[in-house]
Amino acid sequence: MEQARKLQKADWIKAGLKALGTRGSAALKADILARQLGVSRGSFYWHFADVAAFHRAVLAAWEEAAVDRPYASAMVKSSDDLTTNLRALVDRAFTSPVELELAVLSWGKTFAEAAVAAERVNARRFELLSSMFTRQGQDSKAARMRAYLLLSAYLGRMHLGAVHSLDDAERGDLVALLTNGAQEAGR
Amino acid sequence: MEQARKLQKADWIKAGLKALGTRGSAALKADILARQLGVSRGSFYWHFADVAAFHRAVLAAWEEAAVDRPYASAMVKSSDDLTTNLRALVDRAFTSPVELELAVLSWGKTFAEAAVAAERVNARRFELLSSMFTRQGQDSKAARMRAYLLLSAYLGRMHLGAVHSLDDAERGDLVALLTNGAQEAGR
DNA sequence: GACTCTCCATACACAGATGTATGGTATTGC
DNA sequence: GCAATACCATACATCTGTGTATGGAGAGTC
Repeated sequence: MEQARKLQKADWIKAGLKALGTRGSAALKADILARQLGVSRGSFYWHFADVAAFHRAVLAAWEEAAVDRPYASAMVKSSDDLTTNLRALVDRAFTSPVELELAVLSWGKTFAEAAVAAERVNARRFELLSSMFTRQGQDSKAARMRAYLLLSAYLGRMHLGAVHSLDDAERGDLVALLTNGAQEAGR
Repeated sequence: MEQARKLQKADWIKAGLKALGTRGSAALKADILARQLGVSRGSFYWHFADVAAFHRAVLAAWEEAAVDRPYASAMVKSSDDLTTNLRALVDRAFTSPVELELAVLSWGKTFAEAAVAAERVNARRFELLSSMFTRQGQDSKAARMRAYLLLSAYLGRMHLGAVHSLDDAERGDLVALLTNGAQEAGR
């Protein structure tokens, strides 16, 4: 009975995130999205004061989805071995979409709040990974270098996806490479 | 006597590359660049048939500067030790600007030729780094994983520059980490 | 010193996108 | 069953950017 349900704010944001991932921040226009959703811009300007407000809403939705959700689940099962936890985190990260990262990063060139949000997201990821490596036995300097490296490898997917992508065995080698030199006695 | 020299095609392309790096591909408009250069759009349309032609020219200039120049100089001095060569390449790469990478990659969302060029550039970099690691003694699989990792670390600068950047010591640790396990007997 | 070639300004028509004003329809609460 | 609320269409003014047409200034050539 609700086959042609009216749109809500969340529907516009969802469409915005989709457009952001596939066509970049230039696609976040009321005109384009309205046609895409099959409505007029009257709907857009009912839900949002202007495009800037819409942009802020889309950005906030991205930030929530980019960090809070996946990394919260990563913290839960910090059980026994940190290496296996890291391996699980890497497997999950390397098999999930990454297009939005690029769009938000480059969005920062024309929308300052996007640059701030992207930096905040990556800072949180960096601190989390650094602490994992220190708890694993690395000293602070080595842990930060490895966190940088692992996070870069994750983000590198959007640059190198078409050139080379790490398969399951390579991801295992990667984790082994990053966790060696600090737990010879622990194995 | 040539204080107010007239513009040439190369001047527009140079301004285009600068705008691309600082404000993204959205800044590559005849209107904006003309105001920025202190001339009218009449000049633009004398040098270029349309904006698409200008975009292609800017992209070609980027590709030439991104690969042909730095990597050609890297191949020249492939002298004795590959580890020291790699270290020199890493030092040079990690102390040169990287903003254009992001701009070109995200440009690919709205300009297909940019995506093709970016992939071609990264493919060439990847093959070059892979061959360096294989010549250093790594097997093919490990070499490709390390090439992916190193290239990602380079590209990661534009994402993580504000969060963390690798100093001289960390770059040394990075090269050591990537080249170990294959030359214990060689040292 | 006319001629050509290079570079640029101005003016126009047009397309795409924003924001506002106003009215309309459908649904929900009472 | 009616009024309020939520959602959307239409029309208008405005702004930004494109592309074209036309003419003009300046330097070099013969």
